[in-house]
Amino acid sequence: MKFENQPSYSLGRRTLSTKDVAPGEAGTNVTLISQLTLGAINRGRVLQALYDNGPKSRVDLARLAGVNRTTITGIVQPMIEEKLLVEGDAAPSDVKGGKPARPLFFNPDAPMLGAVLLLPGKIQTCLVTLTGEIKAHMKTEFDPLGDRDAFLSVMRETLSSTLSQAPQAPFGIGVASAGMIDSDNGVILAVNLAPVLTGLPLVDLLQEHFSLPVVIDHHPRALLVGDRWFGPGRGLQTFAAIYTGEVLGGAFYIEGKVYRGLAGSGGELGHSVVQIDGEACNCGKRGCWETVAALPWLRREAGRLGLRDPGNITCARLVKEADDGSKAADALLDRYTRNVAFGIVNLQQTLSLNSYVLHGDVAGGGQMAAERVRQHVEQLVMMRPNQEISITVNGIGEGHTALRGAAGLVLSSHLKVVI
Amino acid sequence: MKFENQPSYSLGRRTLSTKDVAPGEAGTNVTLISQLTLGAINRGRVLQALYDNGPKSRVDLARLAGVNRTTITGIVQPMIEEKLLVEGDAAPSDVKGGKPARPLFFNPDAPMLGAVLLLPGKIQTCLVTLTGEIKAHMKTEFDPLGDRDAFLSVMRETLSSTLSQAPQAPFGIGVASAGMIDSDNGVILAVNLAPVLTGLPLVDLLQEHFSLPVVIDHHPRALLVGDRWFGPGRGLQTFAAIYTGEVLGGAFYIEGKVYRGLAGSGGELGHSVVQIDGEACNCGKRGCWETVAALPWLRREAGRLGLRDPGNITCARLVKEADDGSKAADALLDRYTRNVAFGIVNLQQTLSLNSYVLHGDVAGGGQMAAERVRQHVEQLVMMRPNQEISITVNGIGEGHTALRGAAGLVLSSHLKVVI
DNA sequence: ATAGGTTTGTGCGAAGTACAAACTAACTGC
DNA sequence: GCAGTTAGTTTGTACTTCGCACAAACCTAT
Repeated sequence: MKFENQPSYSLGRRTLSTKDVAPGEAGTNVTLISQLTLGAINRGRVLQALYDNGPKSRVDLARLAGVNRTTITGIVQPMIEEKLLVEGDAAPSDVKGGKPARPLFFNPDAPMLGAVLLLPGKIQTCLVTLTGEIKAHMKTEFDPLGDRDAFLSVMRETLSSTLSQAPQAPFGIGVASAGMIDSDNGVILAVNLAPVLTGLPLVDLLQEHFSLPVVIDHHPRALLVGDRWFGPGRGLQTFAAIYTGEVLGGAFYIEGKVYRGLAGSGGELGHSVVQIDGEACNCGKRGCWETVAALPWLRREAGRLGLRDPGNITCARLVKEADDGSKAADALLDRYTRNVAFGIVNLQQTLSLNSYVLHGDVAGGGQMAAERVRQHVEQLVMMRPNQEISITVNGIGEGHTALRGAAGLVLSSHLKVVI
Repeated sequence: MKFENQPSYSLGRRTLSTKDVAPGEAGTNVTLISQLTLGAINRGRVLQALYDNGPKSRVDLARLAGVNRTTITGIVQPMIEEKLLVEGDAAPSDVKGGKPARPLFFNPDAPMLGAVLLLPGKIQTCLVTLTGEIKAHMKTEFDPLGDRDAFLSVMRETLSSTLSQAPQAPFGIGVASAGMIDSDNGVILAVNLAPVLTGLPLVDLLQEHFSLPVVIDHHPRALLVGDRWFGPGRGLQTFAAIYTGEVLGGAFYIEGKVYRGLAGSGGELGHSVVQIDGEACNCGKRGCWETVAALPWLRREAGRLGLRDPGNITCARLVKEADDGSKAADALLDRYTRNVAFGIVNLQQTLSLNSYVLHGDVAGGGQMAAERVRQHVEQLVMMRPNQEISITVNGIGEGHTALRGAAGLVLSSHLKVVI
């Protein structure tokens, strides 16, 4: 399946010369900003301001970006003509007189984004509109220990069937995958619980098959982008997303950009050490954060304490049982959230981000669990005057945040929209 | 002491309107790049390319920056006229024919930078040329428990006497200080070992007294900038500087920029936790990295093991004694470097920087100690294919790196030169 | 000595971008 | 109907980078 009528990947840029990428891709350490890249950057930033603040008039955008109204008009007009943005109805303004403002926002009928969420044994695909809506959601399964060709066949079929529901060619495809990902080269390096994926150059394979731009990143980073786009991280310039479950991971949004270490390897927090010579971890080392703050630890401790059905214990159940008066559940919840807090403490001491969004098991415990984590963090971190640490959850929607994030990756990587 | 003939703070920008800062300082989250800021940014990047690569011709700079030769000429010419840069003698080129290239570099006679290093009880001041040379170096002492006015008087006098040796007004003054610093507001929040400095708004005080731009940052960040400018971090786009001694600290250079957390609080690594419920730390918590990888730990363990003069043990001595055949010293060195490694491992898992420069006590142990640390890190971290972790030392010069770094802070903050 | 080739560096005009001032459009209140 | 206010557009200006043509300065071959 190939798309013929591909949209320009420039989201509103009028011309697209081959030379355009040359300055940035010169392969050196220092690059100057040319006149062309300047325009692309500013166009991206206007779009980001729209994402951050919702529908806004030209004047509001000018105020938000600190530039002249005429500049915004110049940037926005071609995007309206390309049907990327639409002008809403004149909103009744709160001021007395004057011409009413026409809010601008993304056109729901603009090309969509393809999104894939790849977890051990499970594939989810969908289309995401530029307004953040999820369409044509599909779920399939694959054998994590099986044959690579079988996996690829399932993958292609599912994605193809989802993408074919788009009225026009999507801007691109974003993939969020569990495991260790080389996002620079588009390769899945290793997924402990799904060996079939090891070493898979998924980006090249999908790019070839669908003739669309494809990006991949690891699961926590997609959650981060999902949070940033239409979740609790919306509008924030600096925050972290933390995933807890069978494994632990994290990703950071720093000074308006998604942080990727070299070859996209930052954020593998699960194997940072919080207990020198502590318990053995899956990774072969000892005392990793994952050994004390992930579900296997929780199950083991629940069993040791004689809690009901320890093999299926979750933070959500723990909160409920503690709420119902179980002292044992309450005590375990306290230890669990404290252990989770240590990882956040180390992040806070290192990067001082101040805002954290929890996903996965702890997020299932809701704001109650988040508040417990926050209290432990405040006790364990070196606080500064006037500093406040915010911890929220974004656990609802069963993969929706990750799928939105995967879609958002396309915007940020291929379309120069900073999300 | 006030300077009258202040240089333009723009390093080669020709006009400086008041409106110039307005767009950037609009106080919002998204800002567009204007035509004026574009020029400033590109000028700064050309200078960075010069720092990174040493004297280079216009053609070389154009190649390095991926831009047209004429662009470089346009940027560089005003700087030569302002006597910021100088054209060197035509160097014999390695190619056969052609007009010989004229290398450009910083004018040694351009205005210098004032630098201050503030450690508990000790003040160092100097002037730093744009070519990284240290001049008019002075050292004085103050009572860390004494009177604030007494400290300020010593401070002013020392700095005044250093600055007066400059033939023309310096570009500004950079201060590197131990302790917890709010670099955004220019305030020393707390220095455990020098309470007299607590809450001191040093930037405002010095700015008022000397009528020069002043910046402050914490000690590890100055080391980082010093490394980046004329040390082992030169030309790197991503690396960390780690300081070990009585306390532990670190700072990061990420994707071409010095990383500062909110209010400049990132990098307080000493109090990240590597041993949940471990030994008590000065900060009131338990199991901080500082409790197992700083000098107090080393002294205590040396005493426990019966090593000679444990109160004055250093990594340097440990290396020497291990080299001379002491099994006990060798074993302790191994544990010490392993404990240091844990902090680097956590950093690597989190940010994946791959390059680390050690300062302070461990750096005193030379490349030998660094290699031990590196080996431990490689054993403790989750390595990726083709990944290499580099650990170097920059321990020589007794404060010179920090002083250079303090000077470099001025370049990067007030002159928009990205170092 | 001279001609041809090569590389470095400099004017000049073109194209692209943001900004400022003046203008039109649309609404409120008297 | 008119003044006042806010939103958005038109027009001209300033600034920046780029491509082309050209001069300057060197080497090599004849």
